[in-house]
Order: sequence, then C-alpha cells, then structure tokens
Amino acid sequence: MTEMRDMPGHLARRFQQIAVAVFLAEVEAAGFDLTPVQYAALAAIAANPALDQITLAGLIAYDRTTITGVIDRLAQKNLVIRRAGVRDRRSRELLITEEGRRTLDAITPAVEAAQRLMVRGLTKVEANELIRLMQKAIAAGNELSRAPLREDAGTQRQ
Amino acid sequence: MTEMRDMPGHLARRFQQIAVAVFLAEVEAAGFDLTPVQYAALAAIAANPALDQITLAGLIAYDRTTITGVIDRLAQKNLVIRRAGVRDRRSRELLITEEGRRTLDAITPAVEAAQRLMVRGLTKVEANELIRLMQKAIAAGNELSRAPLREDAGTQRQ
DNA sequence: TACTGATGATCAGCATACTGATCAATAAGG
DNA sequence: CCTTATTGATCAGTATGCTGATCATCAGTA
Repeated sequence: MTEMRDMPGHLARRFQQIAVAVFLAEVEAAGFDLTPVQYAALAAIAANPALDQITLAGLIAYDRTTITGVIDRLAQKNLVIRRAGVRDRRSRELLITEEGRRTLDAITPAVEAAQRLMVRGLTKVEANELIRLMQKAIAAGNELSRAPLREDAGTQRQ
Repeated sequence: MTEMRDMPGHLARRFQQIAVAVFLAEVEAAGFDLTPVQYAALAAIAANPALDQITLAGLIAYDRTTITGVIDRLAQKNLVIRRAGVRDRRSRELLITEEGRRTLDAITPAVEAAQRLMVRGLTKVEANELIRLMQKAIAAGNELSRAPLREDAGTQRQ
C-alpha cells in the first residue's frame, strides 16, 4: 500500500473526479446546467413534497451547511420553492416547481447515460460488483462522515 | 438504476466523503494537520526533487489551478520550498524541507491506517477487488476529467 | 532576428464540503 | 409556566476543484 495507486483514498478521489466530469459533460450536452449535487437534491425534493432541509440532508448524505447554498441556487433557477414551515417555524419546506419537474424529467436520460459512462471500462458484471462493494464499504463507514445517510424513517419525520 | 443508491456517481461521492473524513480523523489523532490532497502533493515532491507544478499535477491528477493553493499552504507550513526554475524561468521548482520529510515519515502510519479503515466493512479479498475495479474504471476514464493522471515519463520531463 | 504560437503559473469567479458559531423556535423538565 | 436543552437554518471561514482569462517566458520558424 506504499504506492498511491493502490490506496483506496486516492482511487476514491480520482473516481469521483471523473464521475463529476462525466456527469457535467452529459448534462451540458443535453442542454442543461445542473451539478450532480443539485440533481440529487432536486430528485429528492420531487419524491418528498414539503421536505425540510435537515431531512433532505439525511436522504442524500449532504452536510447541512452545504444544503443552504445548493437550495439557494435551485431556487434562483426557479426549480424549487423554499417556504416557511407550518408545523415548525424554524424549518423550511421545499417544493419542486413545474419547471423543476420538467427539468428533472428531461434530464434523467443524460444522468443515466453518465452513470454508464463512468464505468465504461468495466464489464456489466464488474460494474455491478463495483457498485456492491462501494455500497458495502459505505454502509460500514456511514457514521464516519459529518453527513451520514439517514433512511427515510417513514414518509417523513413526524 | 432509477434509485440513487445504485448510481455509481452517488456512490463515488459518498465513498470519497467517508474516505476524506477517515483520513482527517486519523491524521489529526496522530497529531498532524494535513489534508489528503496536501499529503499526496508532499509525498510526490519528496519522491521527485525539483518537480515543477505541472508535472506534479499530472503525477497526482490534480487540476493545475488547484496546485497553486495547495503549494501555498504547504509552503506556509514550512513543509516545501517553491523557488524559481533554472532551465525555465516560468516554472517553479518544488523541494521538500527537513521538516517536510520528518512530517511525511511520521504521518505515514496514520495514512495507512486510514486506508484500511475506509474499507473496514470489506473482507481483504473484497477490498482488493474494489481497488482493482476502481483502478480499471479510472484508467478507462482518465482523459475525461480536466486533470488526468500523467505517468512519470522518465524521471522528469525532457 | 522578429514574429507567432505554445507553455508554466497565477488569478477571478463559482460550487461543493467541512468546522464551529449564532440565532430563533421548539421541546422537555420540574 | 418557566427554565433549560435541543433543534433547523444560516453564517463566517477555510480547502478543494473546476472554467476561463491573463501574463511572462520559451520555442519554432520565416
């Protein structure tokens, strides 16, 4: 493990670097301007109406302080609306707009193409194995980052 | 692939997120203050005296504009020296300091412990397979990011 | 040699990520 | 009901990473 090229940490950084580049290239080629992070947030908001930001952070494993800026940019693009919470006035409820939903639908093929491109050097069997192993390693390390994944916990926090 | 949890892009981001957190925790526990990126740069500079920044960027697959700031911080910590190039006055030659070398030697056990922690949910065989598959996917996608890996090309350019 | 193109480094600007702090609002306890 | 602890969101500050531009210098050629 003395060599950088055998270190999981280096490989993780490099694979993510390529994954982001591929994502942005595919999305731009499809005529859109959305980052991977913005896409994940938009998809989660679409699937969970009136989501608050902390729950969103848990669903997609973002740091809570990162969410603020991401939502700022999605709102500025008119893809989501952020409004004051009803039950809890500290919280913000997130809703996808019509334009947000149209964008999400239209962009999905590009996103899926990007996923395939990221592993284009692997056979289908190898790609599935890579996915399985990453999932397993991530599950074991979930609590080690400041932004762990939090499963849905019902439909929403009550 | 409709589900985020099966998307290589999401898994790449998540695995890298955990890898960085583990690295920082181990390094801090060992009494040091170095990021993964700074560590990789320091190790490359130690192994390649009088490296210029573009070659360094290729060796560790960083964007060239990122290198400037990373070297700024390493120099501020007195771990490396950046001096004007002799053959080419546009370039900067990078050299590790005595303190840099001591730090590198002292920090290596923590870095290696971090590499093992990142894959602690996997068997040894699985960890090796994950490394192999990431290497293969990365090799196929090397040219897709702005900062591809450039092999050593001899000891140094020209 | 003078011109043209390429190259090394840096910069401004933007978007993640994180640390730690603050502030308003809520929840829990006595 | 009132005090205390907790929680949702945001902010300031720092460090990657990238895009595209600029500037100085170098290399190749007419």
